Formats: sequence, C-alpha cells, structure tokens
Amino acid sequence: MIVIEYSSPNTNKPLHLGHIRNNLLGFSLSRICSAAGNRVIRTNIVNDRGIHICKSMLAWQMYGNGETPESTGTKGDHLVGDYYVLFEQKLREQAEQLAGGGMTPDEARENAPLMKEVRQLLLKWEAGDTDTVELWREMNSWVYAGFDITYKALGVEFDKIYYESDTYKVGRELVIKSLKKGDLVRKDDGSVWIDLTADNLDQKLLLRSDGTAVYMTQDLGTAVIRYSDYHFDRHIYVVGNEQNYHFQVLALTLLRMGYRWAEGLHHFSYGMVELPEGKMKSREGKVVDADDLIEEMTATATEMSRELGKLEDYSDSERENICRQIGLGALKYFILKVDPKKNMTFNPAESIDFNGNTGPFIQYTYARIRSVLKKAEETEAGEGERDCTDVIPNPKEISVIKLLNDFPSLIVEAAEELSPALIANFCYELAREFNQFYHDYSILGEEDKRIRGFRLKLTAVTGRVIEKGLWLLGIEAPERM
RNA sequence: GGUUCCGUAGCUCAGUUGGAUAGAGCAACAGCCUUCUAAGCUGUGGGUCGAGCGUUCGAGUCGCUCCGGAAUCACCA
Repeated sequence: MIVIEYSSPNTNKPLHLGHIRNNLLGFSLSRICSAAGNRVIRTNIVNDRGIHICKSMLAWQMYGNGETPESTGTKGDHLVGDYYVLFEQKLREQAEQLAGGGMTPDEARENAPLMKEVRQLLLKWEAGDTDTVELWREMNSWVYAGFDITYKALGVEFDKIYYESDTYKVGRELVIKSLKKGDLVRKDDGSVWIDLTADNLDQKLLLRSDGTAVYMTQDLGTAVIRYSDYHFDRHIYVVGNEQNYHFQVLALTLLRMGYRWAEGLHHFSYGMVELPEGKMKSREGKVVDADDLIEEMTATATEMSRELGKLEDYSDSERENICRQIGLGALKYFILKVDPKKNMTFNPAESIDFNGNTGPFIQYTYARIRSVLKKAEETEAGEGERDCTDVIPNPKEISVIKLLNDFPSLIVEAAEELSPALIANFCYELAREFNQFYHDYSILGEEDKRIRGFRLKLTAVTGRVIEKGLWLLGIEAPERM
C-alpha cells in the first residue's frame, strides 16, 4: 500500500506552471506504481488556512465591493488570486512610504497598517469569529470550484483530500503529548522545539510561543492521520526540492516520537520550473498561469492542425477534443520526459514543439497505427494467416519487438525508481522505431499472408503498448489526428 | 559557512547494474508524398561529457578536490 500526496495547493491563488509539474508527476507516479502491482491512494493536502489566505480575504473586504465569481464572470481561484496580488501591491506601497521615513525594508513591511490588520484577521479566524470563518468558507469555496476545473482539464484525480484546517489541530495535540513524554523541549517563552542536532540538523520549532501551530505541526498531524487511515507501507510526498529540509525533519521527528512507520516516508523531490527571466513570483503576479497555459497549448494544436489540413471532415466538438488531447499531450510529455530532479526552464514565447521528441509525435504514431488497424478490419486484409510463428522478422521489426519485450520490466523499474521519465523516453523510442518500420515496409500491402498477419500483430501490440505507456503518463491517445 | 541537488552539441534533453567509434530532438543545410496519416522518414555538419586527480583491463557513469549554478538552514507556508 502506497500513499502518494501531490498537488498541495494554497487556497489564495490559482495554480501555475510549478503546480502543473507537481500534478503531472504525482498523477503519473500513482499510475506507474499501481501498474507495477501496488495498491495506491492518491491524496491531496489543501493548505486552506494561514496568513496568506487572510491576505486575499482582507483585500477583498477592503476593495472588493462584494464581487463574486458570478458577478464578475471570473474563475473563483483567479478572483481570489487577484486580491492576493492586490494585497501585496498595496502592502508594498505602504511599506515604501514607511521606508522613506527611515525604517529598514523588513521593518517597514512588518509595521505597515495592512500587515497589522491581516494579523488581526488571522487571530479572529483562529478564535472562530463567525463572520471571518464565514468569509473564509465562501472564498475557499470559490477557489475549490476553480481548482476543480483546472484539475479536470489536466486530467488528474484524487482518492482522498485532506485539509490543513482539520489536520493542524491533530498536529498540535500530538506535539503536546510528545512534549509530556519528554521527546521535545520547551523553551522559557513557551515555544516547543525538537532537538535534531544529534542527526546533524538544527533545532526545529513545532509550536509557537503563543501555542499556535506552524507548517511542521500540521504535517506531523497529517502524517499520523494518514497512517491511521491507511496503514501504508510507503508514503510518497511529491513536493518541490525547496522543502528537502522540511521532509528530513518531518521523518526524523516522527521517528523520534516513536512512529516506526515513518521509515516509509519518502520525499519525491523535484526541481523548480523557471522562466527565462528567473523564478516565478506569485505575489508579484509573475507566473505562467495553469489555465492560460492549457488554453494556449490547445490553441497552438488547433492552429497547427489547421495549417496541416488535418481533421477537416470532423465536427467542431470532435476537432476540439482531439486538439485538446494533442495540446495537453505536448505539455505533459514536455514536462515528464525530463529528470524530475533537475530544474527546468520554460520559455512561454518559444512554447513547446509538436515535432520530434514530443508528445504529439508519439500520439501521431498511435493514430497511424489505429488507422492501419481500422483499414485492416474494413478491407479484411487482416484475415491473413493467424499462425505467423515461422515468420522471420526483418531488422526493423526486431528492433520494435525488442522494445516491446522490455516494457513490462520497465514499468517495474519506473515504479522502483519513481521515474515517469523512463516511461516517457521509452514511448519515444518505441514510436521512433515503429515509424522507421512503418516507413520502410508496407503492412496491408504485403503480399505474403503470413508476413502481413505478423506485421498486423506487431502493429496492434505496438499500439497497445504506446497507449499504455501514454496512459502511465496521463496522456491521452487520440484515434486520429 | 553547513547540507542537498544540478553541470553532456548553439538550445532542450537521453545515456540502462561501469563496457567498444557518447545518442535523440530543436535550430541550419540537402533529399523523400500517383503506394497503410509527411505532426513522418533519410542524409550532412555540430561534443576535451564543468576542471583535475584517483579506483579499474575499461569511467559521462564510482570516489576525492576544486570551479560554476540552484535550493535550504524562519515563531512563512
């Protein structure tokens, strides 16, 4: 039993390209692990509370004039995200004024009126103030409706969703219990820490001096809840490499608290997605938005399809669906073929290729295969000799057969290594080999019935393997393109 | 400064447990559609695998040192 946590969004802004990498990796890993014979639970922890959420709420209260997704026609997560950016903008203005009065930039930020107000708002939320909690619920519901659309567009799913607003309390109790047992230390100001200096790490805060929870507290609680829910053998966290330290501390802390199962925790750490001009910054609005990107990819696929004169005899809705599959295929393959550990640069201007080592190349190979098989059924050319065991394959066919033969063990390997890239590169290689075979030899035009039957069989198996391979990556295989 | 990760062709990336002349794609150039989908296929040019030392019959791959880049070491999440 493997639990895979991925996505883990904050509810104060829409998903961006970094989340896309996370979601695609997590979803693909879940499919690879289950294909390798594991029972897999896909989970998501929603970071639905905290000061960053209050920032959006406060900005909406102050400047929102009662706007809703319905009244503005804006997707809920974008509307909330706009107020988050607005808050940061107004805060910067206030801070600049104060800095002009002689404060350091940090002091100015901390002492700005908006910052004080937003802290007040968080306190009110934690105290359970009715109006505040009501607003929080409503704005979060807008965000969830928006996320659902993005998740659906990406094609990712979850079996179980956890909310930080539920789990942080469990974490706090856990810390208090553990403190009594003597695993932790309490400082004079009342804050609670774990001392990991024996493991070459520092002391780490688990509860603030005012008794409130921090990020780590919440993750401790979530882990314990999950173990009691599923008794997993392994728990994979798909989280960016910026949190390497956090997950080291998390596992060690749980072990120190006596939870042996924490040995099964594994941080699947992946690199950042950067833009040509540097890191993406949510609070400045400098991000590649997930919804925009998906739309652009689809638009590019549509444009390309039109230029090539494909799909002209299809209905608008069929054409739209295929172009969506291709656009997303390009995006998904682009991200998944790369070693997850590496940082990657995404250049929106140059966009993503549809030729060469790409998703559409593999999808195209699949569409060709489907086309041949369909024609074989229609013309009854497939009624050839069933027994083709004595056919001696040519070198191109042998190359394809060798690859097909590798596929089952590759799935196991990809699951062990947690590497969608292995599957992605295999799919490309198989598609390339098959295209060479397809180019050099005729399948349906072959005179010898047994050879024709053999080639049709090879074609059918290749089609199934490509389809399965793409499926493992969460990429759809169009029948035609 | 400590820790972790990355460095392979102009660009984006592969490189299986160490194995022979280091592979793709993009970009450039030159070809292939009366024949199963040309989003394809073929060819040309392009590399001191960051540098050095070591282990080995053999190193892009393993070890050490250095150089360059990223992340992190918060009473942020």
